[in-house]
Amino acid sequence: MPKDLTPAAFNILLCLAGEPMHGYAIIQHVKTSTEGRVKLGPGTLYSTIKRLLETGLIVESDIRPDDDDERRRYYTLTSNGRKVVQAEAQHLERLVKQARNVKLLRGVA
Amino acid sequence: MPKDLTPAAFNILLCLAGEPMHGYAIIQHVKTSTEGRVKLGPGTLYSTIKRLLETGLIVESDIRPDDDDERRRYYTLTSNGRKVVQAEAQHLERLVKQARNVKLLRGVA
DNA sequence: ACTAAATATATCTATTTATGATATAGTGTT
DNA sequence: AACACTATATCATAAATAGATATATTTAGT
Repeated sequence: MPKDLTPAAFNILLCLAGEPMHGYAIIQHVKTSTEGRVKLGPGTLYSTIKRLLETGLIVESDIRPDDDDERRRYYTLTSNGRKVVQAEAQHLERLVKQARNVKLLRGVA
Repeated sequence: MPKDLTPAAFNILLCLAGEPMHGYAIIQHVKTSTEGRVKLGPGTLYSTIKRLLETGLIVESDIRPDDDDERRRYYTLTSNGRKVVQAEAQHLERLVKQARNVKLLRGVA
C-alpha cells in the first residue's frame, strides 16, 4: 500500500511524467507551469529527489543531449513511479469533483 | 498572500464547505468520501483545526441540533476560509489538467 | 580576457506538519 | 455492568518543507 505523495513529490513526478528532466529544470518547470504559485526551493527539491530515488519511483538516467552541461543529472520515472503518480492524480481528480459538488468550482461534476 | 494549504487543511476545509461539522464527523467524512484513502488521525485533525482557527479560516459556531451530544464542537468556514479553499481547489484543478496533458489521466484536458 | 549573472547541485539548520500513542470522559447497546 | 463507540485533546516522535549557505560551471555582456 503506497502511502500518498507529498505535494513536492507529486509536482516533481508530474514534471517527469512529461519528459526526463534534471533538477534545476524541474524547479523552473514547476514555477512556470504553476505561474509562480509553487516554488520548490533547493532544499525541498534535492531532499525529495533523494527520497524518490530511494523508494524507486525515479531513477537517474545517462541519456542526455550532445554537448549538454555536464553538471546536470537527469531523472526518469520508473514504471512504479508512473503508477503511483497516476494514482495520486486520480485522487486529486476526485477531490476536485467534490469541490464542484459543494460549489467551490463551477461546471459539472 | 495566503500560502497554500496542507493536504490535511484542504480536506478539512472541503468538508466544512459542504456544511458545518464537528471534529469527529470530519474524520469519518474524509474517510468515507475518499473510500479509506485518506485517514485523518486525531493528532493531525485537532492540531490542524487549531491552526485553522488561529489563521481565521474557520470559526467555532454555537449552532447545533437540539439534544445534540454536548461534547461536539462545530466549525464553519469564514468567508476568507472559503476564498482560500476555493483558490486551492482551482490550483488542484490545474494540476489535474496537467496530468491529463501528460496522459496520466484519460479524457479531454 | 574580465566580470557578472545565471545555472546546477548539494548540504545544513530551523521550522512546520504529520503521525500514532495515550489520556479522559460521555454515550449507547446488550 | 460491561463493552464498543463517540468525542476531544495532548504528547513525543518523525517526516517534510523552507531558506540560507556553499561550491563550481556556464553563459552573456563589455
